[in-house]
Amino acid sequence: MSGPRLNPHQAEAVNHIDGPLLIFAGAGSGKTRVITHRIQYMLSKGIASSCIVAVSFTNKSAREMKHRLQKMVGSKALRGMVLSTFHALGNRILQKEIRILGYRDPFSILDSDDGLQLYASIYRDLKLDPDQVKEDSMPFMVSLCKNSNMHHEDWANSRSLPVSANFFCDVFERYHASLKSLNAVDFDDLILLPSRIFKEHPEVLEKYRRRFRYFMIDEFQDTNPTQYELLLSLVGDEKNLCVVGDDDQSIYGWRGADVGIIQNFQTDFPQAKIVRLEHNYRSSSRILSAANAVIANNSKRVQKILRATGEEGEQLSLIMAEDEEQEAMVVADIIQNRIIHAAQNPGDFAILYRTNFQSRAFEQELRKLQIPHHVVGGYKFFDRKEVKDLLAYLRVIANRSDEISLLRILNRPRRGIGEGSVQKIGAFLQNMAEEADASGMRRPDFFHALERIGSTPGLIQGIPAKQVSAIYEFVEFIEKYKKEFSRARKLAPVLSTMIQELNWEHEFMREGSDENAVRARMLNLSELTNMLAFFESNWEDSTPPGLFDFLARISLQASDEDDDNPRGRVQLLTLHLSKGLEFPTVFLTGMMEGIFPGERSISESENPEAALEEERRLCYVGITRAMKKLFLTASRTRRRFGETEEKEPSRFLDEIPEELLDREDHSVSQMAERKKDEMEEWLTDLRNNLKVSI
DNA sequence: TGCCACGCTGTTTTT
DNA sequence: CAGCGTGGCA
Ligand SMILES: Nc1ncnc2c1ncn2[C@@H]1O[C@H](COP(=O)(O)OP(=O)(O)OP(=O)(O)O)[C@@H](O)[C@H]1O
Repeated sequence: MSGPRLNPHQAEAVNHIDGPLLIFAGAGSGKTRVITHRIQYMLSKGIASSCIVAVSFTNKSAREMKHRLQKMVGSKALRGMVLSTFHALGNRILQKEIRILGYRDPFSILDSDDGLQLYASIYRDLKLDPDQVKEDSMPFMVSLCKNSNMHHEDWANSRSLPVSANFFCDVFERYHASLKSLNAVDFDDLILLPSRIFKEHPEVLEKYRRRFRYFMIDEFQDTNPTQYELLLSLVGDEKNLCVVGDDDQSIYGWRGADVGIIQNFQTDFPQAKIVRLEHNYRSSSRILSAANAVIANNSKRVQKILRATGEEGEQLSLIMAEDEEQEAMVVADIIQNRIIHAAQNPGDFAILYRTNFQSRAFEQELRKLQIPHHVVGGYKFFDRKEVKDLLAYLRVIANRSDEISLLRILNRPRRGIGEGSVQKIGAFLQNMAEEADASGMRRPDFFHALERIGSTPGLIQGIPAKQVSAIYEFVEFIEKYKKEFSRARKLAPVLSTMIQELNWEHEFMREGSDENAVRARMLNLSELTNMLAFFESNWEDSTPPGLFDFLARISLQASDEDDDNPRGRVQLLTLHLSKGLEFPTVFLTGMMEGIFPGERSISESENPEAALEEERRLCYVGITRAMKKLFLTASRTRRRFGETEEKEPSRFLDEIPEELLDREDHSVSQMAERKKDEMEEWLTDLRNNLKVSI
């Protein structure tokens, strides 16, 4: 077979397609290459693409895998293959099968913000302060629980929680009842519910087992027990399961990933073939030595060999700056220099950091020097209010039981249905619900109440005729666009008309934004329309996409238009998102205690030792992204909430052997030091001279 | 209903 | 510090 080489161990793994297979190896040893070649090999053996499932953990790495494969076999050969994240796979199954659990068809996927709202309303029902939700870290715990594949009562009783086990279970149950009544699921349900369906309805599972025959999981060290359960049920007795991973790169323990799953794979599958890859093909030997030295400080590791194959390469550079702004300036300068003088492309650089907000300074400086760049993930487009509002419209149109979205848009743009009216409608709904319960009918939801009130003027006193007609018009509006969207051949033009009809522009002006802001916000709305158009034109399925498909795509954060030309831009991303990727030149930034390792990840962990080791693995991941050149940068101070804080250099820097490092200090205090040194030198010279002359 | 001013809050990491 | 939301006032 043509294409790039494989070493004998890789080839062995590629050719082993039946039965369980574990590829256990360090960073940059060609694990992902095995997966892509294995798929290529399977296709060449006549295995249908629709039988193959290749799963990864982040959208970025799933996309990367897809790109590599497209280059090898072309897009056409990949048709029907599942090449996605676990969550996207779960969503795909749920989309077809969720009815069996008593949900209605287009369900909503709640994002974490909506989830918070839901908890808040539960707390209000319990006569508790809704602000307490976050303090109790309820969403986080519930998620952790759902990722553990344990019954929630057992889970709650098996650990110490910030709240009592009873209270946790109460909220847990109410939360899920609410979700169900909204006809909505949360992220974890995308994994959990398919698993439940398979357990309760073997005939459905059978269908999927016949369809999916070969499984490959990249970054398997980050699997959580619930995902593993889903995987095990799908894999069935054929056990054509290939998992690939590296315990040293397990960085999602905090959200329930269990590295024990990969460590015990051999126990679960005694007949598994094990392949170890011991050559690193990615990084220069200096970079690899640094990585190995850092990770050697961890205690809980599985023995593993990783030898360099590349050149010794440049020294690593350690750069100290005064503050984050200067840190960013130095980085941007270096990039500019290397683009101009070393003929490197912007896309050859990655700037990695621990937390999203750190991207800000770098964005600013790169913009100043007009260096094309792209921030991966982070808070952005979909968090904007106007975008959320518009999406809420689409959600209600797709799933009118989505009360959270409904309440969001009921009075946006303003139609005179304020808080007071909502209360009254709520009370009315309560009555309707009791009647329905008494007569054994389906429980009405908020939208039903609106329909009733809107079509029967005078039904409730206290809601004046003007508001009744506003409610009527709102209901009509939703129904009209529901029809339009389901009838239209293309969705994007409908959305465009809808935006116009809602007259957002007027609303934005009323909200007091100046002309530029209004234009920017309108632009965001049309950007969403563009995304929808793009989404439609890239749709590969035979049945055309519906609103639901678009919404699901957005919820999964998997929109793929943001990587339109990643090659031409400097990539800014968190260390977590960098896993599985590689770049010729990498900047590991913010290397200060408190930032990295992150203060809270350790202080808020129930096992600080383990948390620190996870941070260190994150550092190992960061270092091993670099192929040719690694810069480590830090600053002496950092502004936080307007205050300047002093920061110590990260302990991870001390773990890198000194002889691999070139140090460069740009900080003011260092400059001052140097000046002082020079002054003293000058003084002693002067004294000596004086002595001589005397 | 509309405008401004004050004051509060925010920084893990992802799907 | 900055961005947002609330609330007071006209
Ligand atoms: N046999 C080989 N010969 C030469 N280069 C190889 C070989 N196998 C892989 N590579 C190259 O090495 C680099 C790392 O490979 P790959 O991304 O598959 O590693 P990985 O083990 O998945 O890394 P990570 O654990 O960091 O995700 C890639 O640039 C790949 O093209």
